[in-house]
Amino acid sequence: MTAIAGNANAERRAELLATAAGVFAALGYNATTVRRIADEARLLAGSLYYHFESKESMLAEILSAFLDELWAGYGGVLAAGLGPAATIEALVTQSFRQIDRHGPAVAIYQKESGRLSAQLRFAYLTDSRAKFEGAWLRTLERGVAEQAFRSDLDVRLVYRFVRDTVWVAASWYRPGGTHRPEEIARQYLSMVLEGITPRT
Amino acid sequence: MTAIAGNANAERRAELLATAAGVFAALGYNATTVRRIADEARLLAGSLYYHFESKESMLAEILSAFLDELWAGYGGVLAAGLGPAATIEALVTQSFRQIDRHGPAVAIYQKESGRLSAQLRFAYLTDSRAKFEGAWLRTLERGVAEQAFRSDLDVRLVYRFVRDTVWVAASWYRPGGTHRPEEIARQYLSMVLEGITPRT
Amino acid sequence: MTAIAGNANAERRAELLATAAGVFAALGYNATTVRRIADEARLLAGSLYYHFESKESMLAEILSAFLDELWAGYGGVLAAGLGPAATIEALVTQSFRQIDRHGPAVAIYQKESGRLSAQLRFAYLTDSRAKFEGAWLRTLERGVAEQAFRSDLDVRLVYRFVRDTVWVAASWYRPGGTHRPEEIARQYLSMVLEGITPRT
Amino acid sequence: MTAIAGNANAERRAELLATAAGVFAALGYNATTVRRIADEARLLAGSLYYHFESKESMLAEILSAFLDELWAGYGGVLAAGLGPAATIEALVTQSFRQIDRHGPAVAIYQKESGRLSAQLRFAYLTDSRAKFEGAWLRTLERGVAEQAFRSDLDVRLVYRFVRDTVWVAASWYRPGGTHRPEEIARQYLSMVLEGITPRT
DNA sequence: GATGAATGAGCGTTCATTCAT
DNA sequence: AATGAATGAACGCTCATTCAT
Repeated sequence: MTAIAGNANAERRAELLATAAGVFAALGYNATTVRRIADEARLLAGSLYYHFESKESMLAEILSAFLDELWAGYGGVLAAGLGPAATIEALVTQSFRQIDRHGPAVAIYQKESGRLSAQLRFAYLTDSRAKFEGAWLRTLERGVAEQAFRSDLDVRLVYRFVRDTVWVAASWYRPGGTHRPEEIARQYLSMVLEGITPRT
Repeated sequence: MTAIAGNANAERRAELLATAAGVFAALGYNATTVRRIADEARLLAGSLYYHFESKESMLAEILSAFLDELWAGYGGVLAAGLGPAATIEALVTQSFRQIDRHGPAVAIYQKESGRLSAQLRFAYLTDSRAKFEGAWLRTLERGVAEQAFRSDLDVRLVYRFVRDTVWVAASWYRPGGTHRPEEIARQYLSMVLEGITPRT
Repeated sequence: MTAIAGNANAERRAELLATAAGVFAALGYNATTVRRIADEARLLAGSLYYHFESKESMLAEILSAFLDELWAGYGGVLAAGLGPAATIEALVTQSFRQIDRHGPAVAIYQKESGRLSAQLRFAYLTDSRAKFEGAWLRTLERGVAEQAFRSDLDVRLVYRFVRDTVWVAASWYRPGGTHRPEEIARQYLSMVLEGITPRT
Repeated sequence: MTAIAGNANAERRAELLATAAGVFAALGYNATTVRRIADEARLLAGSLYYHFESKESMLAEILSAFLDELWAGYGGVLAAGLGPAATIEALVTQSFRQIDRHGPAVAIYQKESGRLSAQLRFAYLTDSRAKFEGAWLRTLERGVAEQAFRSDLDVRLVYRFVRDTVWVAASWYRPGGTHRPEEIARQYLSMVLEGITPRT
């Protein structure tokens, strides 16, 4: 197989995965039939199995591709040695960029990861979640220690609050809308950091 | 059928609906089989159809019962004529109480309402959402006008932010845990109103 | 569930298994569709799954029921302490009785056991084969030692020869034909023991 | 296409058929996928259709090639004008030679011919069987008339007995094992003709 | 001669639902 | 009120086959 053929192959897979991701996000994984994905991609259901092993393996590939990119971004942020507030700003901004680029994958992750992470094949979801939680909690705790953040709040509660607040945005965010992801990130951060009542 | 029999009937329905809600919340509506609900309720799948018309009608009843209670609470708050900040505090506290009492229903609502609201039979979900949005937006706008809230934030974004933040808590909240719903509401409100960086 | 209901259940299973065995024997396991079995049994394909876990579990049940009965018969023979020739006569007669009573199961066993015995779930096929081989070889060897059988023949070859000769009869034997199983056994035994050329 | 190309073509076909026969024999015709044959032959499934019309036509070609060779051998024996016992010895020896040379084809024939012979395209299987049965029955009857064989046995039963005994050996015979086909034939014949009990 | 991508029919199986008892 | 057996539609998937390249 030549490099060009290899690319053609990879491109077709990517195309089909994008279609599948869209349908999974819109209808939910379980409610999505393989025929529906095929309809959307303009081929027959059986033909998908030339490219993928199973419906589940499409899901797995969508989620792991998303998480790989996500962690590539997070890795850079965490390695940069920023202060707690700047780290959180950067992580949130990264997250909104991912929502912008991988909207369907994020939505799928939100809806399905709870159920999936019990399965061995999706163990990386649990790993990722743990890594994510660790990074956030360490950053928040450091921020409390350095008095960048309030000490009267339950850190785990803050973590959940910010985490959910960010990711759930995937359920309404549409790329190409009024706000660019960076602007949304800025407003979210402003709310989280400053609150919605004016500082006198 | 006598009133007493009617009550017994109503109680049995409620019991079965509670069971169903638990399973729907845990597994997702689509991934839940009617047989699984029946197993959990210790009867056979076919027997559920003596009590309910269909699987979907169980879902509908669970969601509308939840929304009825929710609006009973919200109605009192909105009719009380409180100021913007107090209104928001009361609404959020109400919401956490609903999560505490109707956890499964809230979780189902979160996961499924997006898909369901397209169906005629679930039109009340869309209505409720619109009413909810209206109440919040009016309150926030009044707050901005009265300078109780910052004017430099996009009000619709704030609305989504607070809405998501509250409801998504249903996905991790477990009744009987460390924090009572009122305490969680207090911390959430403190974050939303004051932010997580200290006010000097 | 009452004993009667239990029996009704067991009877229905047995009926359906008999139907399935007939189709498996006629078409081969792989070439048999579950719809074909259902047609023959006058119900819909899906309904079979109320009674059985899978197509394969029908096969497993057919084969193990057959082997259980077979070994019940063989057990009696081997425990009877007969001489080598009488033991072989009794085993062969038993085998033809099984062919008479469980014709389809025997035919299925012949055609499919080779492939199936590689699967863990069908390990009992291998066990049974080994037990069968052991019993035959011991009997033949004892016969040679006691000069009831010729010593110039390869015992393993004789074993295969007789084994195959008996079981393969399932492929043409039809219950209710001209010959009763005992008569066929008698003629087979006469050939194997005496040969087809006259003893002067 | 030149004669040389034609030969190359024929050789490739023969190669592919040998591969296919091996897989058919090992897994059964129905359980064999065209892709599995292609894997074994190191090309892609679709490419087989350059050489053959269909999976079934491969099977047909394997079986008819086998039967052609078989009858070439049998024809010589039957035309030689031997006595009944010598004829049977020669036929059995021929059969074991075929098993040695065309093991997979014989095994396929054993397992599949019953089902196939109902199809028009495989009518030659029925013809061959009839021819085979005729030759054997005539030989046996002549033998009984000439007192070379016992007259107290059912001739059709003897026919089935010897036929099955011989062909079923294909299911365990492996070329290159301890016994050469002629030695196996000798022992088989000795059993069939003389029996396994010693002649005093 | 062979590949890669697709087709389309059919398979084993699941599951919401029905209904006589 | 509940059971047990069945229905029928749909699902994920397999596979022989086709065909442009």
